[in-house]
Amino acid sequence: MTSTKQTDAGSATGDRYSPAEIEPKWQARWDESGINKTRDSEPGKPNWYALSMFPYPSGDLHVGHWFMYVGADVHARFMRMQGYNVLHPQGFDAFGLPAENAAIERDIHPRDWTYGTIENMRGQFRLMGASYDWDREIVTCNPDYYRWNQYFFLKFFEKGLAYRAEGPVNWCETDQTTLANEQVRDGVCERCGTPIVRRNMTQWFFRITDYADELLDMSKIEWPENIKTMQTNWIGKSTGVDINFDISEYGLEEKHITTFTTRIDTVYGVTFIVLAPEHPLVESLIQPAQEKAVRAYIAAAGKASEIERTSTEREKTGVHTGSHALNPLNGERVPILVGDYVLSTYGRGAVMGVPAHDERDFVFARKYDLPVRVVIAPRDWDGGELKEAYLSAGVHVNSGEFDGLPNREGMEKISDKIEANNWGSRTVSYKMRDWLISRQRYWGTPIPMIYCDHCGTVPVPESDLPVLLPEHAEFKPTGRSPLIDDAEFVNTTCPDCGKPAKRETDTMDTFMDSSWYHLRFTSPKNDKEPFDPEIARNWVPVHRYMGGVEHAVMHLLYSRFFNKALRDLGMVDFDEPYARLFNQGMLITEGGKISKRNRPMPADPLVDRFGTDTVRCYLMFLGPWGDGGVWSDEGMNGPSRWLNRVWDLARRDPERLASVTVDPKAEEAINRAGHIVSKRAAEDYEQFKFNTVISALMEYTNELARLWDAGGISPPAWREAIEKLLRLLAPIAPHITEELWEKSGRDFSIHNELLPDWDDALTIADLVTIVVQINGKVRAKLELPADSSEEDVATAAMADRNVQAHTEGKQIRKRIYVPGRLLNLVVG
RNA sequence: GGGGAAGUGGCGGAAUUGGCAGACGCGCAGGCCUUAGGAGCCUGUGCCUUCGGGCGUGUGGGUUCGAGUCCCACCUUCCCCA
Repeated sequence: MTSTKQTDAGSATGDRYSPAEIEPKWQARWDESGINKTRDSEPGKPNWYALSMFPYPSGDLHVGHWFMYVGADVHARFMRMQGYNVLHPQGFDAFGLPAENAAIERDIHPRDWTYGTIENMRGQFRLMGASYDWDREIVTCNPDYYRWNQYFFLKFFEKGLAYRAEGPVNWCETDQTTLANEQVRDGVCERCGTPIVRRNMTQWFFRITDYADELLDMSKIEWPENIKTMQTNWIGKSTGVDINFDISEYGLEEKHITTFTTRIDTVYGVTFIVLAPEHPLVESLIQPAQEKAVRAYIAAAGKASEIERTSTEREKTGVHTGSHALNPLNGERVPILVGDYVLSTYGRGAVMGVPAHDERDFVFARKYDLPVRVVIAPRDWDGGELKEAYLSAGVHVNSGEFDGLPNREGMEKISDKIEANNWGSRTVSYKMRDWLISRQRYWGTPIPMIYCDHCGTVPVPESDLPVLLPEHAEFKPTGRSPLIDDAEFVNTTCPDCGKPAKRETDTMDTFMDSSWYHLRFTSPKNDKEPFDPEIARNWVPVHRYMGGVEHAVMHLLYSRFFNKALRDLGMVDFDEPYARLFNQGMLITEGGKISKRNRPMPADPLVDRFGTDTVRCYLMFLGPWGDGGVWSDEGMNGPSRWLNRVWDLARRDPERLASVTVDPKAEEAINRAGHIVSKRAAEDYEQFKFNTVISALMEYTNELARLWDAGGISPPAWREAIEKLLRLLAPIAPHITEELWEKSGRDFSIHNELLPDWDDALTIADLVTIVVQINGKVRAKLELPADSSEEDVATAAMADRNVQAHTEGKQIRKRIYVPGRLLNLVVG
């Protein structure tokens, strides 16, 4: 028997694995051949839309991007090799703030900056070897894309889904502008450091709240439970009662304050009312003696963020207005306070204070010495003072005619009484607010609206779209949108009456762009409509959407809303945009996140040193894709060595085996190994466990190397084994497998092949190791046929010296047998 | 504050879902080879040990013949929030 060492094979063919040569070669070849082009349909192949969230063109693709996009590409390639017609597009989410900041800092036009970074990133994407169909690329800042944002906006406006209203914004006094939330760091403007204040401005909104209940229904999507829970919590539906407290004694236009509560059963326990500082009635209810204190309080409250204000750790503060309101149930006159733990944006911006039965109200009442009245008696209550708010169920006390009722029943009876007397009504409240679309920024889609002194707010006619961003804008560090000062842009004529009018200068939130880009990818060059509905229905709902968990409640909720709005406009006939969602984890370094600002680690140098396939393997080997990974510089050696070994094995000349006598046992072993690895790899690919796909393939290569050295294998069996290895590895390492596929004399391309099939019967070993335990401790391991009976195993076990030693003179009280696995003897 | 995820060797992680803990890889140690390399090959590597074995999956309890896996309480870390 000859033992053929790998060095022999290497010198025989004289080649080495050289990623720097083969990777650019195949990337060019794939481009030329159009292998990544996706047709709208292919006979005999079901469509599969594998979409990854497109990137913001921030300048460089860092390894964090690679981690995400390689995983998505592996999935797309896997599905192709499972026989699907796969759509795997890529584009750029190209509008947004960083371009504008770059314009201010470096005196470069946002457009030039953006197209520059896109050009750079296209090259880096190419380096990644991803199987994108670049003919379908989308760049959202192109007028041929954003014109459709405007088109949708007009449709939403017609349908009453877009409206203009006052809403709170972050305002920087120094820069005289609103700031996006991401521009506010620790309560100050990130550019000039001025503390930001909240103020109300007239802005455009989409009525996402109209769809709140439908958005809560997630029966038509297969998404991770945590994401669904996050959306549910975000929407924050609560059912309760709006109840009016009378303030007619002040002779105002408003005769009452409406509060929303989910605990109307506690209404007899109301001892005060708290208004949010922004509540419209605050101004008229301030009594002269309190004026100074209240105004100071409101000014201070404007500086706190909502997260701070609703924190349970923060001290609850408030101030008396000096006014009072009447509780309609018991006619009691209770004081009205202003407190910033009440938000204007939730419920009615006013709450009834029930210290006995609400934690926050309890703390608040203690601090301001307001009475605490128990109206739901705790079990075994002695009538004394409460040490903390009592939140559980109980029986009504101090509640007039409802005394003695269980509070659950009281809740309904009291609600009935309130409705019967017109004091209020049962209602549903949501935490989610309407989607604020307006941004006071240049680098975004202009909102296609015109303000005319005669005709009011007039939509730009569809035939006039797109409303183009002006070419020459001035970018100065004033913070004001350059559009406001662009007379040529702002001044226009009214489409209705033809008189001079002014354009809206707000641009759209960039979540608008990402709400429908998946539709655009299905017919990206359509210049008649945003997408072809007939083609779109063959791809959407997206079969598998992949991206980060950070979009759980923003992008993913907006897209769902958008889809439902389009459905109601008759533009699509399905209810959801993304059927299945998978969240890849985050790649971190020991220092923290790789993406974002702190540590962008470019992939290019790694590719230079190790090659794309090695970087791809390394990233996918770090751990389960869904869990993210921790980057370390040293781990790259593993996959690098492994791919070299793969190269070596695949380059061995099988004819060298021909002189060896074929051993049926060896043939069976190599065949079995092929079936086992095919099963393991396919199952793990399916579940995005790319790390264990790789470890299975590593074990397989180790096994092949052993089998080669042991000899007894026929050349055809070896060829088949290598072919399986290449096909199974192709989704992760597309270049090396393509090269080796060609070198072994097969037709272009391995990426048009299917993954190897397997026979379950051949994945089960016929000899198994059975563990023998005595009282749960391992005392022997037996090699026995897989189909051994319990008696066979017990007999074999008792023949073992160590087992005898541990059972000697003891009685076997119990015997547990797990077929093919374990025998546990309980002795005593 | 609210919501979510997770704790296994020096490190990343694996474990057929209640059945041999540590697969695979990194790192480290020893050896081999020589085109002296960031290359390749072989061997070893959880901890303790009187070499019989004992102990080990964040901590403390519990269920079970048997727990990384299930139950209860606690501790810690990470991620997200118009």
